[in-house]
Amino acid sequence: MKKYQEFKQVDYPGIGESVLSYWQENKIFEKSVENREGAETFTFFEGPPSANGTPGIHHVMARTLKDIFCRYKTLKGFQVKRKGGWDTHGLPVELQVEKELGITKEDIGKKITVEEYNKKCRETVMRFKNEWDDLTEKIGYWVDLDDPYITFDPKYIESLWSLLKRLFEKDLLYKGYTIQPFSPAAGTGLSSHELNQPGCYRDVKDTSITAQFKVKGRENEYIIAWTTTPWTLPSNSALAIGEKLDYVKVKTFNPYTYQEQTVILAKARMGALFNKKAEGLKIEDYKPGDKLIPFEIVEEFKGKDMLGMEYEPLFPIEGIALPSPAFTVISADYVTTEDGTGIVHLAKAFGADDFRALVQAGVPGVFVKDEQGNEIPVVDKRGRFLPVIGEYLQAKMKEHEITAHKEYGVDDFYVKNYLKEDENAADYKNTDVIISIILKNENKAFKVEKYEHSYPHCWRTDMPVLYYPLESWFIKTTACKDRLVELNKTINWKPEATGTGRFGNWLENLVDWNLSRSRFWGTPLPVWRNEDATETKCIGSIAELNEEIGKSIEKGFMTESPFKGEEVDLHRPYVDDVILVDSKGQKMFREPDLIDVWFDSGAMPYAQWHYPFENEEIFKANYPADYIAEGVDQTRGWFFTLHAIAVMLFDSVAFKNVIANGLVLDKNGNKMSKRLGNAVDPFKTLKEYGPDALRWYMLSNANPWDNLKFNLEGVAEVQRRFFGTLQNTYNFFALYANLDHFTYDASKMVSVSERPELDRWIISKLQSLIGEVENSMDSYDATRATRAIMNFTVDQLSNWYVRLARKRFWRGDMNEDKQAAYETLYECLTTICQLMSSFAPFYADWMYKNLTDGAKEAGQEIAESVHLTDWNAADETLINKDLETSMQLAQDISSLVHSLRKKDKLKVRQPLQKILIPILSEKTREQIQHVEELIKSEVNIKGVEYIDDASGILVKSAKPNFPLLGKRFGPKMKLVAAAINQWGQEEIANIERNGSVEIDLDGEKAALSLEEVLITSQDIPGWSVASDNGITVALDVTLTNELKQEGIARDLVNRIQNLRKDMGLEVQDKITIKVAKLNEQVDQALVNFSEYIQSETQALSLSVNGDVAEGTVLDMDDFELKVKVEKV
RNA sequence: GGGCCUGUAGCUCAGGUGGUUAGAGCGCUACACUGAUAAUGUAGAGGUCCGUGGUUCGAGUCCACGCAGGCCCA
Repeated sequence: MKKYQEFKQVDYPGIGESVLSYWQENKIFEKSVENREGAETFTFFEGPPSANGTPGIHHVMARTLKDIFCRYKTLKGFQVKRKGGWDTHGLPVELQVEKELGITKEDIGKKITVEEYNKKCRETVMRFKNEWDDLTEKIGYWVDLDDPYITFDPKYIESLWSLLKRLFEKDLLYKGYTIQPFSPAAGTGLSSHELNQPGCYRDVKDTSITAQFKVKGRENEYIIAWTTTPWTLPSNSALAIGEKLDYVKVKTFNPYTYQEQTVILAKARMGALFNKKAEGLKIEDYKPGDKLIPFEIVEEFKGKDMLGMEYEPLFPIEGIALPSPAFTVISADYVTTEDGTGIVHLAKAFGADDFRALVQAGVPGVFVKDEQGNEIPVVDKRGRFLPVIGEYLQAKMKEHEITAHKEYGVDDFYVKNYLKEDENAADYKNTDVIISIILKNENKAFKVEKYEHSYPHCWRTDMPVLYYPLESWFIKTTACKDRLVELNKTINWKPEATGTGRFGNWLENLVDWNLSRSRFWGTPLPVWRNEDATETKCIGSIAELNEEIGKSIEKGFMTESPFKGEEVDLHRPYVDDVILVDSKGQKMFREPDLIDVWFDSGAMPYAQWHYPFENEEIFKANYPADYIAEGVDQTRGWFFTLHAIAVMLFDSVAFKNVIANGLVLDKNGNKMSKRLGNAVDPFKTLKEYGPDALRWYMLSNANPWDNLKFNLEGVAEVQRRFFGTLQNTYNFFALYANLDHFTYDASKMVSVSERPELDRWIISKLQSLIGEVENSMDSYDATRATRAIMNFTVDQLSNWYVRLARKRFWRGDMNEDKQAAYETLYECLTTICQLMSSFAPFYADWMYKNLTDGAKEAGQEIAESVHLTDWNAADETLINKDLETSMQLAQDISSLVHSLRKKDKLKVRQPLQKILIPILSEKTREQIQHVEELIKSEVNIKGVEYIDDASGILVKSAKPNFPLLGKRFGPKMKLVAAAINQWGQEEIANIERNGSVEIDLDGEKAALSLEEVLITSQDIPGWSVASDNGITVALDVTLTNELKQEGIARDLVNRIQNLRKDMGLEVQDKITIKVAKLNEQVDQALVNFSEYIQSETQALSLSVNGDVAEGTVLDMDDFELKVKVEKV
């Protein structure tokens, strides 16, 4: 029986399948974890995917990336537990359910109960779990699928509640408001998802105003600011400028009142706000009513000079007067000079940017107090001004004698046309128009015009959306900002820029985490409040909830707890039915919000173990994570929520190393989408190429954090080039190892120091490779690791070692040299198996088994799988850099000789006398001499001659060593370079002899040392040379008769080998050769090299004057030869 | 609109701290090898380093402003 299986063709997908079932049958994954019991842990956190859609090719990328470091660390001796997980809550699930049921959110509670709805969500969310599990297994992602954490699990939710309670107790959970899209017509907030529906943004024509804000304490001086929502002007409480922008003060006239005035605006906006034709007109010449209004810059300054400037409100309304620092100029980074005036009007209640800028500047917004004393905006939820504004507008209409299509009452000032009035009606005037007229009359408007812009609309009502303050529960992340930033700096981000840039900037500009979601399927906020909101309870466990319910039952608010027994469901609607009791015996109701699903996943380090209720030991041993990986789109998602919860509650990072991987695009760089049909089906790809080439391609083609342009041809190339070459190398080994009955036995091997140079070289390279893979993987750089393995396998092992060592495998019987060759190749192959096992787990294990089965049968102890082995660290003592350099020289020199041969059309089969190599140092000579034999046989030459100074024919040239000299001479570098370039042989000899030389730089003397110039050999007079990498080679192309004859002999051998092959002879079959006489040179060649020809072709005899009737005519390029070959 | 990433040969990608002939693989062309053979090797052609300015003796590399593509957030 053969010890090493030989393969004609390799079925890569088949390897994937058979190895997978081997792993399953023998529980290899489980063993790889159990084996390391008691060892140091390496902790990995799984970012939970959602199983409500089928997995795509990008999931192969993400999951491979997660897998490889866990496998690597396992080999290195760590115990790596990997708990799988599922993300189950959230809007996409709800939308899918609604789509399938043909309902909308409004139907929930009407056509369908919340109970039924959530039941449907629960069913839907795990719909594709089987596909996911299938893919996970097929790509070899080792993760515990049998006991995953699931975010809808009551235990999971209970952990979340306990975390929320801890936040609450630290006073980090509060109710506030945030500016969100809101549809007054539908009476509901809109998610960004809803706002991104096609058709939501529509071009509409609105009245826009450039308003004039009078500068306090100055006569006729105004700051002007533009808005497309005039109805927000009564809520103005500050103006924003860009600190670095240029502003001007311009003397001009108001176009509506003709008053002389100065206005302040960004210099860059002058062209848009003043008529060019008025340029040069004199202020004095202006007469009221003139179409062209003169203007004149009277002052220029930077935005930051305006900071703190105060102005008078446009709408001096009692009851909304504000304390300072309202009505001042502040700065905001988003101010530009692309439109408007370069000065932005801010209304805290109606713009998210406005809100943020004002909060940062500590400026209050315009609000009024309701009956409870709460601050409310001046526009109500139906989209109309409160009476306090209505009265003012009504009075102003009377004052300015403004008529409209109807009589306006104090409650009639809707900010948009929510009453669906006919806008074409006679004298139709909406609130914006009325405001414009008032401002025009009061010298508060610089420009009023219709402006067409894109504005969001509610997808249900088709009416315009308002940005409006809505109540929400927040986590006060801003309170911990400094610590969040500080601890982030300890995290190793791949790529670094995502940590410092994208994530770091995000932390720097942190706002409080809005936790609320007004939805149905998700983790309920465990907060109960009494009706006047004077008492708040945050529940931290089921037990606590039951205890509180007990009090409620006592009080008679409830009859029994819905959370008894085994089957507990903490979702809506059950929690909504819970009424608790406050300290005064009043009812408390749950705040109806659900929490952000990102809190679900960010809490997984704790909730996956049901901490703090269970598993404290496991939790502590596995926290924080050593490594996590997800897409870069998770930066503000999972990466943030993990970090935030960890820092705020545990004063720790949640993860130490993180890879944020990029997107998988199609081969043209477009986003993949099922709709466009350019999405790649992972299952189909696996079936065609198998998992290993797919994984390898994804890792080696580009850094994972760059986007990957996924191209199946690339997978095929990896398969052909890397796996194919490796497989060929294995096949070569197996073929001869079987013939020679070779079995690797560590106890009986030839020690490395006894092995030939070539073996010691590849072993040195192998050790270097191990070190490189180790370094790369320790710094989470898989691309570098895979490329290093590929380079070694293809370029070093296959294309150099095997090619040069080939003869050792087929010559003669087993001897020490042969054994060394087998052992060396075997060691290389098994080591590659281990090195590649993290990336190509199936193939590596398959080949490992093919290689080791023989030894196992022979009774040696061999691991069941390469994944259960211990890492073979690099043996530094086997690394011989000198030897590696020597071999590099051999490769370079051979390449140069090939190049020369080609130039002179001399095929390699034609032996040549010698090459000449100029030698600049003894060291180089020694290094080349080491590999001289190898070069000679590789390029078929008889000898190598070295030319040194003594030869007298070596021509050298000198070049400046720029990095060294540049630092020293700087601007004079050009002179120095010119001086050195002029040097002849004498100067070079001079500096070589003395170690330094003095040069003249425009009269200044300067001494150059030897290492500051680079000396190379230029050429050899009269010879055809080639050079590269500082090595020059000359080839002696003289063909002596002797060489010609040998060439003929070699040609004949070649032709006879072909004949043998055509005749179907086996390697060991013997033949006789008869050749017809041709001419003296050829005949002589055959006679002289008869022995050589016979031994090469396994011929028992060679007669030059034989009977060649029925012989074959051989084409010998330059002549023809008739021969007859017969099997003995 | 803001933050971040990417842009180098037909394609996919390398090119520490700036240093003078910008590299590799694939593809292409030619040749060689024929005892790894449905393999393999060698050589050759192929470049506006996205653009424009700047810093510097010297820029693919540093700076500024753009352009194109992408991600996230508004």
